Amino acid sequence: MKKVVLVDGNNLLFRSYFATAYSGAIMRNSKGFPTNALYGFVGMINKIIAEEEPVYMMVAFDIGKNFRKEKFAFYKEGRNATPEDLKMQMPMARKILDAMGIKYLELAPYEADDIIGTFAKKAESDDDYYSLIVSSDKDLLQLISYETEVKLLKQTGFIKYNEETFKADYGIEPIKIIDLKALMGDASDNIPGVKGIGEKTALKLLQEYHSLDSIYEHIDEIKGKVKEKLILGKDSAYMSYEIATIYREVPINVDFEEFLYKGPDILKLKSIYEELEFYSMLKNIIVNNSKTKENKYVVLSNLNDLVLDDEVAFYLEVDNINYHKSKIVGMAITDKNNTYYIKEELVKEAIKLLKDKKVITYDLKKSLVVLREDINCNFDLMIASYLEDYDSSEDIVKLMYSLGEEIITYDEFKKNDFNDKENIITLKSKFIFENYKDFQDKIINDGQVNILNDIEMPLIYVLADMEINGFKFDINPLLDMKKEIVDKISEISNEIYEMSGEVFNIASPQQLGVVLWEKLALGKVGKTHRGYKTDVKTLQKYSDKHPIINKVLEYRNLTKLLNTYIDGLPTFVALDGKIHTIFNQTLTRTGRLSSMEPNLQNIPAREEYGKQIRRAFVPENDVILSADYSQIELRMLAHISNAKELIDAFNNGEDIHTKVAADINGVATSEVTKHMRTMAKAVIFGIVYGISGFGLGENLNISRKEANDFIEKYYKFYPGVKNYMTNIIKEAYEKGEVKTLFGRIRKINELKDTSFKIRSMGERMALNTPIQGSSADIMKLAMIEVYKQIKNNNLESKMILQIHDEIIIDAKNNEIEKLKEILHKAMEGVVKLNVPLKIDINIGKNWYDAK
DNA sequence: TTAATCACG
DNA sequence: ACGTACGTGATTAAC
Repeated sequence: MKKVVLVDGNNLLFRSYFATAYSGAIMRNSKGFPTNALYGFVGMINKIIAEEEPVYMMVAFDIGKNFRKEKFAFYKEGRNATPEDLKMQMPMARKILDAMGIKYLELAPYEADDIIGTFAKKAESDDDYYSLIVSSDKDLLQLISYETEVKLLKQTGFIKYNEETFKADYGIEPIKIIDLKALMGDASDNIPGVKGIGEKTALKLLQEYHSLDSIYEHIDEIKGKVKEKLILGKDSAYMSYEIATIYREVPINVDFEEFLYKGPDILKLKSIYEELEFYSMLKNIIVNNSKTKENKYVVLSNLNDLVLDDEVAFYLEVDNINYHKSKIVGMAITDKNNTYYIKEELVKEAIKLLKDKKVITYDLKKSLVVLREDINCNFDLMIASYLEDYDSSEDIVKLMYSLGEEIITYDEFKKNDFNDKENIITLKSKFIFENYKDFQDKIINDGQVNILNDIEMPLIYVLADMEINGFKFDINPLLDMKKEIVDKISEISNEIYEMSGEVFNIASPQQLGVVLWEKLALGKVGKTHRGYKTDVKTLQKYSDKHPIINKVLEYRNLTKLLNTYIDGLPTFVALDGKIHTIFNQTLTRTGRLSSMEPNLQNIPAREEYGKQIRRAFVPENDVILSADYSQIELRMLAHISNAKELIDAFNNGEDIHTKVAADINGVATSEVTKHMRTMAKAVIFGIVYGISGFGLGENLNISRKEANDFIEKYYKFYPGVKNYMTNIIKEAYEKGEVKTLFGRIRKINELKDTSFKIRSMGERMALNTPIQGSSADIMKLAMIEVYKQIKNNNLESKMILQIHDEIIIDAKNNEIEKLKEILHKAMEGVVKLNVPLKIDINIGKNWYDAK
């Protein structure tokens, strides 16, 4: 059977428009023509094609008069008129489909739903075809049948429903969506339904009586208010039924062969995208357009010919994203007069010639690590674009695209063996030179100069050195553990197979889900969109139902340790016996660092057994020294919120969790039990993350009401915190962004979203970011100072790792006292807050012992 | 390539 | 009624 993909075109256009229109300033091309709906529309169509690989495809639109509206004047009444900016984009959507080689249909007085319904019906009656409907409109779910699926688009992602999965989810037949609508109505279409009956009641009724008719036939069996409401709303229900029913006899002669998807007319599509200025879309159809741009440069064979102005930009290209194991491809230098291409063998010498100039680049840290030369750099465009909320974490090509420059992606460039490298690399260096001033202005205008010049720029050198230093790794302490784990895994696997009565892949959540929740029927759990949930929390809930659950948890635990750490880490050990991570300085939305290849910021620490992994991290000097901030985020909360009670507690050196536990339980600190403290700790952390009673309840395994009580009590004792939360969220809504203590900005577009869920997420970000971000800023400043002091004191000890609130130093024994002095002074004195900053220092012969 | 899971602060 | 705690990266299975 051949697949016919039926797309609700109107739905896609409206969805794209309103997804981005909230801010008032919608996306337009340089001529002022609105393009936001089309941009999303094209993205979704492309995605549908990529994901579904349709053989036949049809996009349906609404047009002209509407027969439902003719008959029922109230239908879709109260809706705002379609915005002019959206209307203007509609004809272009049709043009784009033409260029894409996709057929579309519209026919008054029918709606897109009716056309789709008619097509699906035709496919059902024809043995050669079956349909997949794409929309975010739940109305279309009524069309699901043995030959018709619906891909229901969600905020992010989608759910694909067929007959079975629909029934499993809703507990009713797909066609009963009509009966459901008849009962509950539909606010967005102004379908009344039965007044006072919502989704929950409607579903319950339908699960029991199966249809609207049957509900009214058995009306005497129904009790109370619901019965009254049903009787009162009977006419309304049947009228709603009629409106909600998709009409499947639209008078069109359906011949699927006319809707064969043949693919786009590249030239036509390209000219449309150019007109709309859809540069990222263009890149997908441009195979290699970089050559077409005029680009003048000089290829140097002798550095004596390199005559430079005082202000220069350079860009270094290497052949691997992981620059610890890369080779130089080439470099380019641009000044106001020329762009020079520097061949690989001349790069190191050339960089020395930039010494006394104002130097600009993109990704200075990469160049520092690769070249091992001291580069005095004035401005790193990668950092600046990060601070300005551009997507610059991967490479310069993304930034160039976002500013409308067409160039080959790094992946493609590499795949082509860096063919045409002089041209490509010089384009990049030229781009840096031509654009950096704009970013400099932006940084000045929004007050992030200090963040750039006093934090991020100096930090680049610190991080480069840490990456170059690396962490010495010795696998030997792990060998016994490995043997033990391997044996244990095979033992547990066998036990699991025996208990379940079959051999299956325990690591497959899908297979595991079937075994636990179907075959053994150990519990009723939620679903992911591939199968049953099998995450730790779900499993733990049913751990007393059957011993297999704890075995599975143990299996997970051990395979994680083995695969990710014991077997995973040694693959990163370089020839010098050390692991050199890469710190990503331009990725997180709060200003934290992240670490990759490998991630050294998530080595096991919480559980004793996993923690043993840390024995493999050993000093190159004498000992490992760890200096970590004590509760920096909570201190930050106390400072920012100015909550007097918290500030006092910190100033008095009290244990903050115990103090809070005493307050919310109404007992003296001496009477606080371990349990009370644990609860309080969860509440405190929850506050920092933007808690809900539900979330805290889940987390502590207590009822929502109890959780809410805790939160209320906390607010009562710490009104400053509550105040802070209210104010920061209000401010975030007004400004669309929040700031850290040091002025780092995070834009929060989520607050402008039309969806409650997304906005709530935005509110939590707004309240967490100043706390997490200011702490990150403090740590960065401290690192810069510690680095400086280690240098000034000519110490051989090296800073080698940062884990958000902790610095790891590979230390010399005879330097420990000096280091302690430096660390206390630098880390605790980096900024004056309303509360003291405090660090703890631990030393050991390996990372495990440094605790 | 994406989703699910689980490691960290 | 909504939908349910912030920020990350690596591995594996499944698409």
